[in-house]
Amino acid sequence: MNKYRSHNCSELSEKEINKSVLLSGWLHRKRDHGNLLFLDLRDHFGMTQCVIENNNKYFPVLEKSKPETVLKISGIVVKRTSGTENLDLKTGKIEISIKSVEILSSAKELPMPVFGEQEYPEEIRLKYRFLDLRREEMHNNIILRSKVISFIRSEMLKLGFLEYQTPILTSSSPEGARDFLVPSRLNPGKFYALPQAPQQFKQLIMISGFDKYFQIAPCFRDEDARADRSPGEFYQLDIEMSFVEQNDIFEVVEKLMVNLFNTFSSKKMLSEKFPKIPYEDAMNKYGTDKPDLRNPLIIQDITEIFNRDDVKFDIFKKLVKSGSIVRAIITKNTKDKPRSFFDNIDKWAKEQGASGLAYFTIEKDEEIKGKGPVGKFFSQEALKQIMKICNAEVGDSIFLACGNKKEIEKILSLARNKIAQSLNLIDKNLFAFCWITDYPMYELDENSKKIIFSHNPFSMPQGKLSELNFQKPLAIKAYQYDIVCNGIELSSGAIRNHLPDLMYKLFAVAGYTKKDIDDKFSGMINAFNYGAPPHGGIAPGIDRIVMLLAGKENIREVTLFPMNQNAQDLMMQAPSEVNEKQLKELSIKKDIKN
RNA sequence: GGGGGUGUAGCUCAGUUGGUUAGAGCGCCUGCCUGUCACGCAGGAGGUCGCCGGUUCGAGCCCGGUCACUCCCGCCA
Repeated sequence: MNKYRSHNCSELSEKEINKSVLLSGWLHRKRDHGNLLFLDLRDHFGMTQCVIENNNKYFPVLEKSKPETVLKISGIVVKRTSGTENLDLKTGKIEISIKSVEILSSAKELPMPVFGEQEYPEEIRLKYRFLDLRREEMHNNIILRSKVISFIRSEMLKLGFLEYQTPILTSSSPEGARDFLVPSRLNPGKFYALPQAPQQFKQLIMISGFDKYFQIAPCFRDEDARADRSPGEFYQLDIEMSFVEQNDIFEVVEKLMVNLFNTFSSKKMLSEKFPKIPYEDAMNKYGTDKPDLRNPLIIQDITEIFNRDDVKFDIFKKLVKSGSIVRAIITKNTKDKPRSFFDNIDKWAKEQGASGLAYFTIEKDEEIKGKGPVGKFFSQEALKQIMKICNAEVGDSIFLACGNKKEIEKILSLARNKIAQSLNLIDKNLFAFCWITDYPMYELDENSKKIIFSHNPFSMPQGKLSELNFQKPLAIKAYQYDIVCNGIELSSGAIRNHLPDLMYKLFAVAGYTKKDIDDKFSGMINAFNYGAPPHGGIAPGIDRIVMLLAGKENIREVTLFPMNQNAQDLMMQAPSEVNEKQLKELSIKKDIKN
């Protein structure tokens, strides 16, 4: 017999009536009638109502106990009389008639109540995280996270993968995010870095002949936070496979995601076969490489219209002559929307830093014409051509943006979301996955005008290796891909480059010498010279998957002990000062500028 | 590094054009109450209006600065 309980707080029912039971839990809520007191006892599993009358010697003790006191209650299971049952509660047909009570741990007055669904400031929630986590919604989010992780583990094992741990203390890498550094006592002046991801290790695991790897891997990046991005640390489902092509990886991940999302959510999937969208198409049609496919709006290029003589929209025509392009978003059957709808979108676009969004509606009386501020600039023939390009009909409206490719992609991808939200076009009960494929190997850095890797420098370029044109690096595509769900990037991955000679050439384009690579990636590059299998992988973000499944917009809602935006743990008070002795041992001197 | 939002009781918030003693709900304390489940009723305590400075006869309110939290941009191969 357990010292604290015979049952948990959710399992008693009419079956146990008249039984003596022992329950332990938190005092969730008290209803004090003076001579009769009800209390809800709560634990991880649920809630049970207990009742005590003033003839019981423990009555005054309970009357004085504050919420969240931890109690051990012994009593008899009693059937509730009809009319006093609470069917919202699993144990609502019975209650415990209290015989005796022991206070296991008392609680002070709470900085934030556990009871109820009121919102509380982030600062208090983080400082008193243990209280926040007792609240039903947070508690359930964390349980969901745990179940998701075990489900993933068991599915991956079923798919023939094995889980391997990789080092947490490793070496700093020149590419990518800022590293978290850890000073080495035994090697004064030298530092370990926490892994931004186990990238090189998982490739080394393949080279070591293990074939299929996965890990629920902690990753550390010293970059600024966002709502969907923890500062410092996060978890990836890290995957790597040997002797595979891109599609083999897609198959595994699709199977896993479909299974996972169907198991943990009642929302439907737009398609269980995830569409594959080349990067270039995604940028053209959605203006972004993480499109929300629940949103039916598509961006169309209508630059050619502005070369017509019967189009009088001089501002745009002038810009087009000097190289700008014009792209449009069509909204179906919006001719009756009030003027304010259109103006709000235009105003919003200006707030986003764009020069605004021009718009008009296609109407027809005698002939087809454009209605709205810029509608008069288009002839009937021009409108017909627009309708043909955009697959638009009378009654539809058109939003236009003009500028260089990058500007337009940015504003129209935002506008696509904004307009869809305004028109309520996004089905919230849907998961829409897709693959974005064929990323360019390189891109031009805006500031330095240098060629840099656009994604992962260890990726395999596409095409016959003998025919790769290193003179035109921006045209080289890679076997690189992202998986996106509802506009959220879950992960990127790649087929890796396992050929050292090719790797030297690819890095040379981005300005790295052979020595740079030999120094910085010594472990991996050395291994490639002793027989490396073709391999590839991916690493979906666990936190974001759980966010999607829990329907939460903020990563802290699905993280047990998160840090705040300034990368501070308000509960543990990290980071903190350390004493001089520790610093001395590590050969470190502080030099703080302010 | 930059931009936006917020900051008034333990918590959620209201506070008019700058004008007497800054309010409400929840929580807390006291009393009453034997069928509640957001129990009810009566009473009470609780405030450096984030902080510093300025304008003014007078500042929660206006101005400048600063701090905290948050959202976004940059950043995150």
